[in-house]
Amino acid sequence: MKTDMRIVKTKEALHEALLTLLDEKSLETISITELCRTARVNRGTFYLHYGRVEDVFEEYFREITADLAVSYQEPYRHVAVLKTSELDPDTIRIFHHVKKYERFYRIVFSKNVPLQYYYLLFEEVKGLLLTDPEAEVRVGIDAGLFSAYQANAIIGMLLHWCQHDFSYTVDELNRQLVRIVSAGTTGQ
Amino acid sequence: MKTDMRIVKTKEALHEALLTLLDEKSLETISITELCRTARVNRGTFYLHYGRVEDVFEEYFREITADLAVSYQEPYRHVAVLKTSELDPDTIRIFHHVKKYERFYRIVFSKNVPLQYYYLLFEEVKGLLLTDPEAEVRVGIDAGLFSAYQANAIIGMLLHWCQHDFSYTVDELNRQLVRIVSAGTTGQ
DNA sequence: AATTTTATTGAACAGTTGTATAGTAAATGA
DNA sequence: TCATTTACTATACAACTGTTCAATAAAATT
Repeated sequence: MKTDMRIVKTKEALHEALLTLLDEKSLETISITELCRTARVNRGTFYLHYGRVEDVFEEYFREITADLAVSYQEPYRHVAVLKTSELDPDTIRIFHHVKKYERFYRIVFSKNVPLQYYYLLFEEVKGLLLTDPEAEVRVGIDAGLFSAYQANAIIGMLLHWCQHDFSYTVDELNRQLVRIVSAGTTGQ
Repeated sequence: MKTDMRIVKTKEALHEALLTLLDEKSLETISITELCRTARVNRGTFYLHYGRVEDVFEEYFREITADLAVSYQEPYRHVAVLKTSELDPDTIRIFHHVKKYERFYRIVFSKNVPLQYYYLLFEEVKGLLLTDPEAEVRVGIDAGLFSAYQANAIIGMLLHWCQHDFSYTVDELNRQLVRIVSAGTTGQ
C-alpha cells in the first residue's frame, strides 16, 4: 500500500516551511510551534510524524547523502572513487558533492546541532569504502575498524574545510587527499 | 582577581546535581528546571552562567579532555604517543583514556547530543598530533588538513568502538592502530 | 568593622513543549 | 458511490523556557 496523500502533503509543507525559515535563522532557534505556524500544519500533526524540528531536517539530509551515493554508482567516470590506492584526483567526487550542498553541510557541521547527521554521513562514507572494489582486506586488520578509520579521516578533512569557511577549492582538496593517502604514513 | 566563592559554589552544586541525574536518565531528558531543583540553585542563577544543560556537561568534559593532554605531557613512558611512525602499541594512551572515561564518551558519542563535544575532542587530538616531535611536514601537504585527517581517523576508531559497545580491548585497538598506520595505504 | 560590590533569590510574565481527546475531513478500497 | 479507515484539527492542560526585576544575602575591598 502506498502512503496516504495527506501525509505527503503535510510533510511537504513542513519541508518547505523549514527551508523558508532556514533562510532567516539557524536550525536550533526554529521552534516546533513556529515551523507549524509557517507550514500551516497543526502542531499535533507534527508530533504524529516527528519528535523534533531536527527530524525534519534529517529527512532532507538523507536525500542529500543519497545523492552522494548515486554520484558514485553511475559507472561512467566516477567509478571506484574512494579507492585508497591508484587514487586519481579526477575521480574523487566527495568534495564536489559537499561543495554542491555547502549550505546544508554548514548546518550539519555546526556545533549546536545533534550528532545524528554526522552519523548519517559517517555511515554513508563507510558504505562507499566498503563497496570499494579494492577491498582486499589486509591480514590482521579489522575491516570495520579500518573503514571507520578511513571514512572518518576524510570527514576530518571536511570538518577542517568547513572550519575554514570552505576556502579551499575542490581541486585543491582532491590533490591533497591523493598526496596524504598515497604518501601513506610510513614512507616519509 | 580570583573568582567569587559564590560562583564556585553554584557551579559545584550544578556539577554535582548533573552527575546525580545522569545516573538515572540521559542528558537530553534533563531539564534546566530539574537540574536547578536538584542542585538547589535558583533557575535565574543558572542563566547567569549557562544557557543550556549541555553547557554544564561541556565544562566537565573539558576537564576530561585536559586529562588526555596531561597523560601525554608526562615524559616518562608516554612520550610521542601519537607519533605516526615508529608507533609502539605500549605508548598509545588514547584508548586507555577513553576506556577510563567510557561513561562520559558514551554520552559524547550519543546521537542526540550536540556536536560541540565532538569538536572539543577533535581539537584536543589535533593538538596532540601537532605537538608531535616528528611533525616534519611533508612537502605539498597542508599541515592543518593533514592533522585534521589523522586526528579524525583515530576518532573514527573511537566511534566504531563506541558503536560496538566498547567490546574491543584497549590492547587490541592499540595493535590495530599500529597495523593500520604502519601498513599505510600504498604498500598493500 | 564598615562599606561597596555583586551573586543569588523569588516572583512574575508570555511563549513553547509534550500529550491527550473528541470532532471533522479526506483519502482509500470495494 | 458508499462505507471504512485514518490523518488532521481545535482545544485544553501541566510543565518547562527564557527573561526581567526589586529585594536580599554574601562575598570582596578599604
